[in-house]
Amino acid sequence: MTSLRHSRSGILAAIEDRGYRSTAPRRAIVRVLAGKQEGFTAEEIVNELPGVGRATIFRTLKLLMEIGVVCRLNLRDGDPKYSLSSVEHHHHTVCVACGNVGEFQAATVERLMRGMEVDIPGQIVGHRIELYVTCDRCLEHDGS
Amino acid sequence: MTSLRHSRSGILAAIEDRGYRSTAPRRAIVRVLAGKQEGFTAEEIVNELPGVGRATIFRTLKLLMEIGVVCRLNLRDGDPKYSLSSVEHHHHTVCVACGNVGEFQAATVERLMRGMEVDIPGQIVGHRIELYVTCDRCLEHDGS
DNA sequence: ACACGGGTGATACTCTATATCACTCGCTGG
DNA sequence: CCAGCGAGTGATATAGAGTATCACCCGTGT
Repeated sequence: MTSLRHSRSGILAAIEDRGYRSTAPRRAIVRVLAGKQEGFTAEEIVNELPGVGRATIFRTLKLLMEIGVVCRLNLRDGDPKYSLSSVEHHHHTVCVACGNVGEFQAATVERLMRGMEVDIPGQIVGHRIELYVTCDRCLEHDGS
Repeated sequence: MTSLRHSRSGILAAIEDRGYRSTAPRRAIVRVLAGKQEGFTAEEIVNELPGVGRATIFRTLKLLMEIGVVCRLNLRDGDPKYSLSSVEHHHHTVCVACGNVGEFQAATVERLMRGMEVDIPGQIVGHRIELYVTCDRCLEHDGS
C-alpha cells in the first residue's frame, strides 16, 4: 500500500500521469527522496544534489506537494520540514525532543471531524492535525 | 470569560504579572490588538503603529505568545497570521476563501486525543488542529 | 531624584521560498 | 532522424518574515 507512493518508479509515474515531464533533475530529486524515511528540509536536498539548482529543488517539492506525494510541515518552532506521504490523507507526529516527523492515520479523527460540522460556523472543507510527542527513542535515551 | 484575556487591561495585567514592564510601545500594541476581532498579520500591526519599531512588534508578539494571549498560525498557503486567544487551549478555523481566522474548542477532540495515546508510538505532549472551512459569509456571497 | 537594567529603534542580516530570464532538453510531428 | 516548440532549468536577484546587534531610552525600586 505504501510502496507505490514511496517508490521511485511510483512517484515518477505519478509525475508523468499528471502530464509533467520526467527530467533528469526531477529523477535525481525523487531518487533522494525515496531514500528518506523521516522528515527532511529543503536545504538538505539542495546540499545532497549540488548539480541541481536551488530553484528546481523548491519547484519540484512544490510539484510533488500538488501531486500529494510530499507535504510540508510548518512546525511551531524550528525549521519547516517536508515529508513523504505514504497515503493521501494522514497527519503528523512531531517529536518535541529530536524533531523527527512521523505519520499516522486515525479513522476516528475523520469521523469526529465530520461530526463536528454542526458545531462550527461555515462548512468544513479540510483539516490538519499535528501531534506533539516525545518519541520512543527519546523516551529511552532520556531515562524515563 | 473571554473579556479578561481580550481586554486591554486584562492583557496588560497578564504582562505585569509575569514581571514584564508595561511600556508605552507595549501598551500601544495591546491597544491595537484588543480592537482586532480576527486574525491579523505582524506587518499589519507594524503599519498601524508607525512610531513603534519593527523589532518591537515582533518581540511583543513573541512575548504575548509566551503569555498565551496570542498565537501564531502557519497556514498551508498564504502568510503567517496571528490571532488573539480568548481561552488558553483552543484551535483554529481558517476560511479558505477569505482567509479569516476563527477559534473553537471541542471537548470531544481533547478526549479523543487522550484516547489515541495507545495508537501512537511515543508519548503525546500536545496537539494542534486547524480546520479549513468556507465561512458563512463567503458561503452567502458566493451564491450557495 | 538616581541609577540599574529591561526595553526600544534603526539597521543589517538570516533564511525559506519565489520571480526573472536566457538557455536547455524532452517530446512530438514530419 | 531531425527540427522546433515549449516545458523545465540554473544563476541570480528578490521578497518577506523574523532575529541579532548595539547604542540609547525609560520604568521601576529605593
